[in-house]
Amino acid sequence: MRRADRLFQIIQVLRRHRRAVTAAELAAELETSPRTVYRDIATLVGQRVPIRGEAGSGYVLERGYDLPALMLTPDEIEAAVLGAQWVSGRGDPALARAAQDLIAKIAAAVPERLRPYVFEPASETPPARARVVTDGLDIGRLREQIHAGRKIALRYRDESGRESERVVWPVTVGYLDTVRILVAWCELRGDFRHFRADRVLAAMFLDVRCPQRPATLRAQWRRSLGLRRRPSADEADARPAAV
DNA sequence: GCGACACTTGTTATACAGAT
DNA sequence: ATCTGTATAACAAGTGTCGC
Repeated sequence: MRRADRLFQIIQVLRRHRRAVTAAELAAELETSPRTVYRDIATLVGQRVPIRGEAGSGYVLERGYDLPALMLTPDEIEAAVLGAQWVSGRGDPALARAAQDLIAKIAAAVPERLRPYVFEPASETPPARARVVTDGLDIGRLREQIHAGRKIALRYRDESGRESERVVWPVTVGYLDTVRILVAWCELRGDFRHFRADRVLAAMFLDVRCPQRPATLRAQWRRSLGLRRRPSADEADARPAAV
């Protein structure tokens, strides 16, 4: 991570927590050493960022260090927070953290009178009906692979216990209530297939480009479903995960 | 490509402050 | 008194940039 990115991240982490955050916690989250965090904090304070450090407790970002006011309606705020709540509870670790950062950013950016819509919204996502299952592959890395338009070699066990190995062209990741679905073009089947991430036994992220651009592949997948737009969660859920 | 230089980062050690 | 955590310094190593 570049130093400039880390300085920004420190502000984000302090903004996300409404309590004091220790240098060790910051270091763990930013994957650096506490010493580097001390230096970064000193740099930020030197740039007049109002960070208060207290021996024995940690660092706190003073209230009032806000981004410029964001022009959002109460409904827009609730919509964004509702979505971020869902992702925070069901997304992969990187997306979950990003969702928490997003809520913190919205809270910092909107005027004071609109903050209750962030911290005390009238709508909430229900807790997951069952424990979110563990994925068999790194979803963050998978999303990078999709953006890069590169292939993945999978070892997969289907619902009847049959194992197979195949190379796929990842299209998108579907986030259902407790599982995540990899949608991909399967070279073995010559068609689009849905793979439950928790049934992936092993995944190799290949440095081989897919013949189709990610956007083209996504459009073909939607056409294959008979959709001319992004499918709703219910529609995606109703599709068989047969492989 | 190579060396000099500046900058960044990590490690270690020590001092100090607040909480228990 | 002890523990936890911040503050600071010294040093070494890694990395990027620049001029030759």
